[in-house]
Amino acid sequence: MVTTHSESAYRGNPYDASCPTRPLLDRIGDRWTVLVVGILGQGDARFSELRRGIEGISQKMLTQTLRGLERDGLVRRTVYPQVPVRVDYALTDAGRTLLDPLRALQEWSIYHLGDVSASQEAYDQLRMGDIGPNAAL
Amino acid sequence: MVTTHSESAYRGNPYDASCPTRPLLDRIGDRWTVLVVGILGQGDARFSELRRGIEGISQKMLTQTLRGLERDGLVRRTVYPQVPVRVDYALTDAGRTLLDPLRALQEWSIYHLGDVSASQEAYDQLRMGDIGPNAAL
DNA sequence: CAGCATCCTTCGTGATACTG
DNA sequence: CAGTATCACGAAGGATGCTG
Repeated sequence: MVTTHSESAYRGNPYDASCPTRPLLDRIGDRWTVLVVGILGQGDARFSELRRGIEGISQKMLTQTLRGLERDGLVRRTVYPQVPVRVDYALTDAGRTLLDPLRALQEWSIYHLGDVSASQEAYDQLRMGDIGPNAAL
Repeated sequence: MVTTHSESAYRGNPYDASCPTRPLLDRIGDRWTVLVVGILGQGDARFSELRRGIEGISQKMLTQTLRGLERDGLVRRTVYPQVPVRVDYALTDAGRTLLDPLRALQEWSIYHLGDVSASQEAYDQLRMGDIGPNAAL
């Protein structure tokens, strides 16, 4: 038996309101999670390295995200009792399985950014017309 | 020239705070987006069908999610001027490119649910010990 | 350095009521 | 049926100050 995942036959269904995959999906789709995992995919990193690498993330959110990932068994936290203390974060085996899906998401965003932006502008133009200068007078 | 995406050479980088991929990542990783796109991947659907299919989504969030996707050019909204009115939602070609990445995310959640839950329990047990009955007395 | 604790503001979200 | 509009609330998130 080398089943790494749950031995039960229960299969989550995120379309059910109470399904535990809902919060899980929330976490892995989270904006910061995508970026944190992305960086850790390139190798272990210290807290400050992550913080610098992810522009705009607050200390609070970085800590919170890392704790969540650690709790989920996706990230391993290692403390080196030095002075000053040093903490390394690394993806676990499970965490690494997240790399491909999240990279795909990131790539999709980068690749489709142009089209989406154009679509947004067009959409906003039209709606502008609805309430624009000559609208409903 | 059959480039479907932006002709500019600008490549988004979500690690930059001001990069427009940030809000885009937010949208496509959004909990409701994943589920809405998932349903539309199986074929067009009416508003009420979506609402029934995604247990627990409020009317407001469904509308909001669909509007966002429409604005991004990922979903096409078709109104049939009947009484009562009928509105169909369908993925656009661009929207369909989102199917694989989002399905991967969903599958990952379902597949790893067991492991993650187990890890969470273990983690919470340990932290319980820190402040538990015999802690720091 | 790597956090934790606190305050405070903003935003997302749900509930409710109304319309073409 | 498929929304829009409004309100009201809790949680998300940022800023600041402190600690091992």
